[in-house]
Amino acid sequence: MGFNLKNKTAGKMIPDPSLKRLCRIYAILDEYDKMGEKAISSRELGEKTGTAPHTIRKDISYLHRDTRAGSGYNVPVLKEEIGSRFRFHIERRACIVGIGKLGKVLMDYDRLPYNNMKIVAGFDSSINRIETLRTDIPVYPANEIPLIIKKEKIEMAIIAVPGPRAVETAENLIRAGIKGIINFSSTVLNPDMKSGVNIVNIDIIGDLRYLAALMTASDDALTPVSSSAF
Amino acid sequence: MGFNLKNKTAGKMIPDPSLKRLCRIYAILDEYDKMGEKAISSRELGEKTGTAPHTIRKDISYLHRDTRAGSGYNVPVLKEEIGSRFRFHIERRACIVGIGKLGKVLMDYDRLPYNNMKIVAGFDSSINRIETLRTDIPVYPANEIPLIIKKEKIEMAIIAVPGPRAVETAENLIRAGIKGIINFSSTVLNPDMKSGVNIVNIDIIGDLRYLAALMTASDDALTPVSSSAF
DNA sequence: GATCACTTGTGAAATAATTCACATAAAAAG
DNA sequence: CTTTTTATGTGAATTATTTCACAAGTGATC
Repeated sequence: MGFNLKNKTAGKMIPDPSLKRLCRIYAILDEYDKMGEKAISSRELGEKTGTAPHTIRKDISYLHRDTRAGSGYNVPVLKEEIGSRFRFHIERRACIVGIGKLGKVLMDYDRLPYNNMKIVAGFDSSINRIETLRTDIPVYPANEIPLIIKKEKIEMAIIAVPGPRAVETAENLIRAGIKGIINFSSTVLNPDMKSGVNIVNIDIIGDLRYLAALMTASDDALTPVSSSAF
Repeated sequence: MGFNLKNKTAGKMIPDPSLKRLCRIYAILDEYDKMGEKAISSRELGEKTGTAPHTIRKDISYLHRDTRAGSGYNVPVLKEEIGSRFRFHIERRACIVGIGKLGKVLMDYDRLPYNNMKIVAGFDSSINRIETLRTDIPVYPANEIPLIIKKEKIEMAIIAVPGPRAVETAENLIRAGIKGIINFSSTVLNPDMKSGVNIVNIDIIGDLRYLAALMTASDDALTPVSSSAF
């Protein structure tokens, strides 16, 4: 499946793998932009992302920009084009559910605000834990999720609860009107087609096991293989 | 690319997406096994992993097991078959490079030992930080990477250093003989074909941006899309 | 300005992955 | 014992993604 545009504004469809790569490309453009680099080629982008230059060009071609071919891409221009296409410049108000070790790390993670995610609330089911927390961001008991989500106009949630709590947490968030979820728990959440909520699962243990499986292949003198969890 | 078996023991090749899903399937089998469940169907596995049952069956078929069709999968048997195929039962000695906030969380993460990853060393470039750390696992200065990797027979590394340090860190680890890397830094590491080292990149910011891009599609009443970062 | 060494953009071809469809097997129900 | 329901396993068809090949544009050099 892909990024299927239904209105007539800009007709085509971006395949999912291309969309993911465009997000990576954006990060590299941002880096180059900060370094003051004015231009970058598909070859360089390919090296930085671990992708063939053909593929990079194809990905960028889905944006249907009008450029003069010949020299490389103009860094600030392309960055702005990707950014405005996917609205990377608008601030997304977010919350973190589950203020354990990982939740706490994410709460102070300065790259979230840098990427226009403003964490405005935390939630935890343990009252004891909330009382001992010292954070800049207010932390509420889990039963206040519906109230605070609405009051604070929160549209994204980061789930960092233990696996067995993930499904109920997600249902609760979706009922409260959340529009996007990033799930760090060990339980895979599959998006309910009817809800229209976008879910991205990050499965760290799964990725570790995937690495172990790849290494097994190498152990046996099988062909090792380029791979990325992204 | 896939999991290309070159010896003649068991001829076929497992596509990369199937391999990733098999790792997830293993986690679910483990969960069911602990709950005492004896059987599971492709439909149930599909629901738990967010995949169509067809796909689950196809994935499992790559293992070329001999089973009688008709009833579901035998949980402990299938778990053992996947586990021994990919050697999930052998202990992998691992280290963490970069003992910042995330590195520290991963160091005490009890699900790593549960999944047969034994963290036996940490490395950090800041001597000050090392002196103030109180951990059960020894932490060494980064310049001792080659020595300790060999002495402790470490085969996997978790990179949790800042983006700009990731490439040199990886090169250093690979020179020291590491066989697998899981990279949490913001810089994508692409596996050097000649080295034979397996690398899995976990790009949390990229995944967040990917979610934002999907949400943009929904904002516009475009078709939202099932997706997973795994 | 002409030539050379670059570059991008993109239909078309090739490859890869998913889904289908159905033969086959097991267990449950009648 | 026979029928019905519910499974798996897997070639074949379909769909999705990547790669190729090349036309066309750019800027540097002579």
